[in-house]
Amino acid sequence: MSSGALVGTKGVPRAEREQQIIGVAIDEFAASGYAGASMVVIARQAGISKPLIYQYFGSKEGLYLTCLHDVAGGLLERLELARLQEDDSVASRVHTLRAIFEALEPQRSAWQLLYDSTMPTSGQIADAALEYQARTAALAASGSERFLRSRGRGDALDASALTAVWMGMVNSLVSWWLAHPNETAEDMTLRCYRLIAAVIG
Amino acid sequence: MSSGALVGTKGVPRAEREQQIIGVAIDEFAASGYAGASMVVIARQAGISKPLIYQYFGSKEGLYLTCLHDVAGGLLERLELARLQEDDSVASRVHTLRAIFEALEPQRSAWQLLYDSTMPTSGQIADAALEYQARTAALAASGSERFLRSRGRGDALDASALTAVWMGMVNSLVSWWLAHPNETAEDMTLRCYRLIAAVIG
DNA sequence: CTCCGAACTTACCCGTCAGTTAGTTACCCG
DNA sequence: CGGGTAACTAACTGACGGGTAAGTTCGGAG
Repeated sequence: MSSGALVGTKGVPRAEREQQIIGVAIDEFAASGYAGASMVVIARQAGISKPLIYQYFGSKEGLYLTCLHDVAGGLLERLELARLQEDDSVASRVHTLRAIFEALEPQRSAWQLLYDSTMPTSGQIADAALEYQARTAALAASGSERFLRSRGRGDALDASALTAVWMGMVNSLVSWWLAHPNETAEDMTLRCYRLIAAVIG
Repeated sequence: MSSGALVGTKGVPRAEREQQIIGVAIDEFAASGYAGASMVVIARQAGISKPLIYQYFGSKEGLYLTCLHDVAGGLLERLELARLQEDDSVASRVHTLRAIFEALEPQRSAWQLLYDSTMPTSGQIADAALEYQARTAALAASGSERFLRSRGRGDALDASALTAVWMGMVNSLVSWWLAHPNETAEDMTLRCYRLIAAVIG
């Protein structure tokens, strides 16, 4: 009783299919947030059916978690390397920005996963996200404190606020980049360099 | 057959009840976003039942729209006034920040409604939100262009990116303020003044 | 040729949430 | 006192989304 539509196997190996699903899911989670994303939409966009995702990733949470680690792992590695190039100057911040732009080049929307406000507030996702956020925040905070101390201003709340502002700026730059897909990572880095020069010059 | 619980009227006049619902709804929409907010939660938090909200505001969209106009009206008015105090300097940006902090003092969370990414992308809400966003973005953009021109840098994309960064910074500052409820609007204004001085000094 | 397991699907269950219906309670005006 | 009206609610409906059960197709091993 073979139906017209191709039903059953398409013969794609699991590892390959998983990577494909992850790619689609990152885009969808980035676009709609964890809560807003629909598993059947992800499945449709990957050209497969919903239960296959559940077979491979267990749950919506499991899929998101995989995407999150996929995204955050490489990014944090690069950020920690970039920190070594920074000094007390504002201009040296461009090293961190370059690291982010380069890490995000293959899939820019991935950035949104790290700061998705519709994530669950408890459970594995929250734990993982909080850890990644803590690590990035610690990097940013140490930079802010160093900067303010070198200017003779040591107020802790000021440093906290400056950290928040810096992270918000990075966020805006990535969002702007998403809206301007023709810009390369190098373009963005140079643009940031120019803008920093204009503001502090 | 009076049941134990008080059912039916509580005698609160409509106008007063509406204001109370709006206050609760702004907090809830700010905390969970348009899509994530639940009408029954809003009702429960206001101490009334869901159908009353529908009787007064028609729909979730209607309620959100009312909240949005409530929030954005006063804010934009102040922003347009604050612009008149600005000049080419970075430091003068603090006037805009002060205007925002003061406008938000009665209900800080209100800010989140303006940039809620879970809003519908079409219909009355989208129209209204896009108009408010366009007006604020236009204010920010004119400031960025003026600033860059005064520094002899006229690139349009640079100005667009700087506008995005500025709006992201404002966003971060308000978010940081939300997380630090003991700070007054005046505290925040002074803090911003110090930070600007540290960065450009 | 037969059987097993990996890849994949259709059709369903169940909870949640926006929105509705059909009222009940209490005040006010005659 | 009687009836109209404003304030308010319990209980329902329909749609949608996460998650599952049960079954189909196909390549390859014995």
